[in-house]
Amino acid sequence: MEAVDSFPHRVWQIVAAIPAGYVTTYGEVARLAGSPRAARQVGGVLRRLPEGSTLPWFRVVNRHGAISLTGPDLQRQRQALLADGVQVSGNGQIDMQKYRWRY
DNA sequence: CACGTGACCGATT
DNA sequence: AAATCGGCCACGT
Repeated sequence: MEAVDSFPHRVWQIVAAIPAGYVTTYGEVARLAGSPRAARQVGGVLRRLPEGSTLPWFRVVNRHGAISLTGPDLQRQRQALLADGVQVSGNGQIDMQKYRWRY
């Protein structure tokens, strides 16, 4: 069994705590998880989520406030955020001043 | 054990 | 302001 304090587990806990209507960054999740330089790994964990996961992975974007996914995946994340009440431009840009989650 | 990889980031052009 | 360059570190192979 996987230890409850493994990196993926911590990432899941943190992402689960992001309230609807807000977003945060990979780097911020990494810091809260205790590995400030492991932002890439946060992306890696979210990429490997099981198919029907309820985790709000779409509330995590890059430091520019842009969606890092490309093509159809970008649009999928954009739609999820719009449904969440977050304004997202066609190319996946979000106003962080307005929507950034303050822990 | 030694690479290669990547939903990233900060500093530096 | 935008692109480039190293560095980072958890995971596969």
